[in-house]
Amino acid sequence: MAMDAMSSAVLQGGWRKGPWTALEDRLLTEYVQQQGEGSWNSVAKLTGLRRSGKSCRLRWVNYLRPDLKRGKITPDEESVILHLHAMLGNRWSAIARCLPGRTDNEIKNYWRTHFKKARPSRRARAQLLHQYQLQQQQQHRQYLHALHLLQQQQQQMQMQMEQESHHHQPQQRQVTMMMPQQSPQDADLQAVITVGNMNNNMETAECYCPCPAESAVLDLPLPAADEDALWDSLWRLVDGEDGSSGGDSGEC
DNA sequence: AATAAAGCCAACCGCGGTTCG
DNA sequence: TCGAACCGCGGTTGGCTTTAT
Repeated sequence: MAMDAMSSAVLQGGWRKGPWTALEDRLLTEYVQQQGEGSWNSVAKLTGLRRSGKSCRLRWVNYLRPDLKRGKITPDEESVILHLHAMLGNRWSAIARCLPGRTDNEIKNYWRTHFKKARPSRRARAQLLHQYQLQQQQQHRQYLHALHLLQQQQQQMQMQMEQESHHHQPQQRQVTMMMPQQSPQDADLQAVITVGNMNNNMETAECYCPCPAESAVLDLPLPAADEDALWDSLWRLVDGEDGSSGGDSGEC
């Protein structure tokens, strides 16, 4: 901020408010170095800083923390944000935990300015939802296929055992089934986890990149007249499905 | 060059959950 | 068990900067 922070900060209820000064930053940093994070309400007592504990915590978490990553959000990080937001909704802290060095405030601001109102965000989100649904369907088909194979295998074994029983004494056999590892529900969960781990799997993320220059996938040849209606319906679908705050733990 | 609009980001606010005496 | 204090989260605001007209 170009404004003089000292003059713009105001006192309210004994607490200073408004932009932080370099001196205040230094005091808070020294406090955390000595006392560690937490006990924010004791910052004022121990340092003389006339800031509320809440304000101190916010300043530290969003600005002073040494592990913060400075600079613009990268395309990879953008993809992660899109994916996780599609799954978790506005759970910014959960999303931030998956992006080391980024704060919930930073991600929240980024999402709001880049995707909240712009059509590409809807497109990206609807695209993601569509992709996720396809993935679910595919995994369900795989599950059914595995089930079918299992039944065939059992039939073959039964026939084989019947044939052998005509020639040999019945033997103790260990039958190893090729049981599917996942139920459809487990597969769904795994899909979420897989997408949630996009930090290590960026090759699929670019499919959802909302940047027109980088994502030909998103430039679908839609009739202009129908596009609004299409996106409205997709958006209703998305909002209806997750209520914009769906998801479970939010942990990666 | 002037001005309006949009973009961007730091900071505040209110609420709910947790901890502690 | 209960209430106060503390903490963290998401939503919102205000103001500076950049871009478009």
